[in-house]
Amino acid sequence: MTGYTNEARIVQAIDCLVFGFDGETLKILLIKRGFQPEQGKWSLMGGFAKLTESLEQASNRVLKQLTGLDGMYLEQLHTFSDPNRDPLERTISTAYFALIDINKYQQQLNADYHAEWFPLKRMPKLIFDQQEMVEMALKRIRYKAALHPILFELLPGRFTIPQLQTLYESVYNTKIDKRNFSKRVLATGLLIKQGEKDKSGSKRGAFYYHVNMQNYYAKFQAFLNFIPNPTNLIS
Amino acid sequence: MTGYTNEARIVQAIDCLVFGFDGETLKILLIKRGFQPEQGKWSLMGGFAKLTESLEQASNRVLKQLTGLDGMYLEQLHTFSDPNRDPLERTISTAYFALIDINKYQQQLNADYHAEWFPLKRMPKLIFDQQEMVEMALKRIRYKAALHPILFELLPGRFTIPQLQTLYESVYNTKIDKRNFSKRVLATGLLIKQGEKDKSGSKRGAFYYHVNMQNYYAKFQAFLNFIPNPTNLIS
DNA sequence: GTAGAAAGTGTTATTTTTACAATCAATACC
DNA sequence: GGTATTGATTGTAAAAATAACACTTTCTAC
Repeated sequence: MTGYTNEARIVQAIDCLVFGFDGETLKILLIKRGFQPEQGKWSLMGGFAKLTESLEQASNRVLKQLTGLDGMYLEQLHTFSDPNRDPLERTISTAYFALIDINKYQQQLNADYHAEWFPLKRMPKLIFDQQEMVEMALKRIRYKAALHPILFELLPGRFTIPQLQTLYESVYNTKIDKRNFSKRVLATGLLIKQGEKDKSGSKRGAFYYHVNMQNYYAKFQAFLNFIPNPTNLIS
Repeated sequence: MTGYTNEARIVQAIDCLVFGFDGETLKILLIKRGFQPEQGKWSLMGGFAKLTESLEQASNRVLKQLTGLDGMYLEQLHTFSDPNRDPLERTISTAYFALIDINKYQQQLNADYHAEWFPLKRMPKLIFDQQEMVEMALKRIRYKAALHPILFELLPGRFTIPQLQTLYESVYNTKIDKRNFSKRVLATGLLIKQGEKDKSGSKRGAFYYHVNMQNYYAKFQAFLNFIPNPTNLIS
C-alpha cells in the first residue's frame, strides 16, 4: 500500500487573520506579499502546509514567524476551496483567525514582511478571496464574542472597564450604556479589580482589572450574552 | 508560471455527516467502507476532491450519490489535518454536515454503500478521526439550533408542534414544557398553521404546520433563543 | 481653589422567562 | 349512543432579566 491511487493532490495553504485592538478600533495585520503571484500587494499572512504538520501547526509556525508570538488565541475559521481562487495553481486554503494583544506584538520580527496594522474600515483591497475571509472572520468574531469572552484576548493583562467597553463598542460598532455594561461584565465574575489605576485616559483614573482565569475557563463554553440585543446588531 | 515550487501536495478528502430524525431520535447515516484501509468498517460517507471542483461541490456530489438528494442543508464543519489521521497516506479532510428529511432519502440508491441509519446513542465505532467529527458536529448542531431554526431541515414539509418539540428534546436530550415551547415557536412567526391534522399520533390529532419561508430566510441570521437556558444544556 | 473631564454608581419600568393545570377533540370501546 | 381514554391545546401569575435613565466622585491642570 503506497497511497490512494488516482486521487488528485493539491497544495494546501493556510491564511492567518491576525486581529488586534489599539484602544480605539479593531485592527488587522497585513503584509506585503513577497512572492508571485500578486507580489507586492497587501495580503494576509499565509503559508503552506508541510507534509508532516497539521494545519494548526502550520498556522502557529507562520504566526510565530510573523509576530514572534506563541500560544495566542487561534481558531479555525473556514476552508476556502474554489478551484480558481489562486490563479497560479489550484490551492485550498484554510483560514485561521488569531486574537492578540497588540502590545505584545514584536515589531522587529516582521520587518521582512512589511507588516502593518490596518483599521478594518481603512483596509486596502486584498488578493484572491481574502476579502471574503476577513468578512467571515469579523462575522464570526461578532457572533462568538456575543456569547463567549474571547475579546479579552485582545487586551493586555490588565485593563480598565472603559477600555473593555470601547472594545465591545468598536467590535459591534455600537454604543452601550456604561452603567449597564459595567453591571453586565462584573456579573460574569470574570473580572478581578486591582489596586492601581490607569491614569492615561482621565484625570481621575480608572481602576485596572484582570481576568479571573479560573472563571474564564469555566465559563468559556457558556452563553454569556455580553451584548444587549444581539439580534439587532449582527448582520 | 507553472505552479508553486517546493510545496507539498496533499490528498484532500471530504467527509459528510448526514443527520436525520425519525420522529423519535436523531440519527446519523453511516456506510460500510468499500475500500482499503479499514474496508468493511462503519464509516462516514466520504470522497476526494477533484482538481476542478470545490469542496462544497465534492460534498454535494458525494451526497447525491449516497442519498439521491440535491440542495439539502449543508454546512462546513471543520477541516481535520492531523498528519497521521489516515494510515495509508497523509490526507486532509474537510467535514460537512447535512440535515435532511429522512423520508426523502432514497433507499435504493445507496444499496451499494450498505448505508444504515444509527441512533447517535447506538452508533458503532468509526474509523480514523470520524468519532471526533461526529462529536463536533453534534456540538455545532446544538449550538446553532439554539439560535437558528436549522432543525426544520430535519422535518418533512408539514409537521406538528408536538413533533417539533420531540425533535428539540431529542437534540438537547431534555424535556421542555409544552405550553412554553409552543408559545416560543409560534412567537417566531416561522410557522403557518394548516387546516389538516396528523391523526397518527393521537385520537384528537395535531394540526400540521409548515415553515413560513419568507420569515425563515429573514430570521435565519437572527438569534432566536429556541432553547430555554442553553447555558445549562450545552456541554 | 476651582474648572474640567472621565469614572463610577442605583433605581425603576419594561420585557422576557418560567412555572404550573385544566379543558378540548377525536376515537375506541362498551 | 354514551363514556372512557389519550394526547392536543391554551392562559396566567410570579420571577428574573433587561433596558432606560443622571447625578456624584475623583483627580489634574490651570
